[in-house]
Amino acid sequence: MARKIAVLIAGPTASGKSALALDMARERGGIVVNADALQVYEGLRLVTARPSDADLAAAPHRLYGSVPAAQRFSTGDWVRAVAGIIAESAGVPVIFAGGTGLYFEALTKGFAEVPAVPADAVAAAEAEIAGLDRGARGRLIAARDPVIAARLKAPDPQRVVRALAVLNATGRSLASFQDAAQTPLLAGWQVERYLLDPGREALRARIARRFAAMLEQGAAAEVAALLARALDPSLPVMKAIGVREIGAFLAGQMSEAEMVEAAVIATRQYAKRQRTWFRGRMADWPRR
RNA sequence: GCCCAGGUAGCUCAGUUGGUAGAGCAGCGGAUUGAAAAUCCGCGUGUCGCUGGUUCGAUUCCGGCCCUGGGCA
Repeated sequence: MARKIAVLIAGPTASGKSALALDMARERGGIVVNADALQVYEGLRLVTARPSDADLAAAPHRLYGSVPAAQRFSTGDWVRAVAGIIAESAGVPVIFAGGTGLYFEALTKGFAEVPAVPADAVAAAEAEIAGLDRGARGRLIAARDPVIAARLKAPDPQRVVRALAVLNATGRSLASFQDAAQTPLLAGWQVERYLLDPGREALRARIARRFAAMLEQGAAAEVAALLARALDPSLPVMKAIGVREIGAFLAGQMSEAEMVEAAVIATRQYAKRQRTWFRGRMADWPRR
């Protein structure tokens, strides 16, 4: 039986993951699988720093720009998609590249299997917490789902909605699903891990340089095209860093300099959150 | 040169009827199991422009000086 080999390349934004993944894929005849939440969507190739057409042609790539922008592609969707990909890729090295810590957690530790929650259950949960402040939200979730409430460090709206929605849809606590045994996606695979981290200062410079390059290549036009589609602003694509900033610039609410400043700051803050995850949850990954 | 308004945290500003000061943003740290590029939590000592004076005590009141806007010449 062929050996199943996976290479995981994680790192903060602008750390050079995609380039390394491509090199490895070419060297070893592997396929590259996206482990980045926003790069799965079609429509924002530049802003989202997706590989170029030339890169895509140089080695097989999966889950890059393959999901319509109008769709919500959850972590669970990604996990299922990856399960399908790796099931048919046992012959070649599968190289995962991305910056979404939660996805790597699913690969190496597993992810809870929770039944799909219908949209109306989510809407009902959102209605329940509408207008509630932090304290009231805390009391509500403590009353409805004490187990989850105890796990939440703070009753943040997104997690409270999720817990309530699962409760509404299944009649069970989200905790009961999370507590069930979870199988890592890569169970049984030989896994090589790489954590890229150029360091805070170097990252700072790379982020600024990369955003300038994005603009030169036409990021503003790309965002303009996305905005022209008048999609639901709550969609994940609309949350991509750069969309709000470039949108404000196009609308005349920000100068170009302000837009660049704001986008670079937002990217830096994102990189900081990623590094916090890696420090806390992937401390044993070899750095390079 | 004269007049007016300012000079307080990295930035934009608030405030102290005299007892050495606090917001937002930025920054730093943290959390993170179907929105994760999301969402959320925590962290505020800084010659209060400089220098004299009054005062037990001045960032606050008074004088002078410097700097930045604006106005008049």
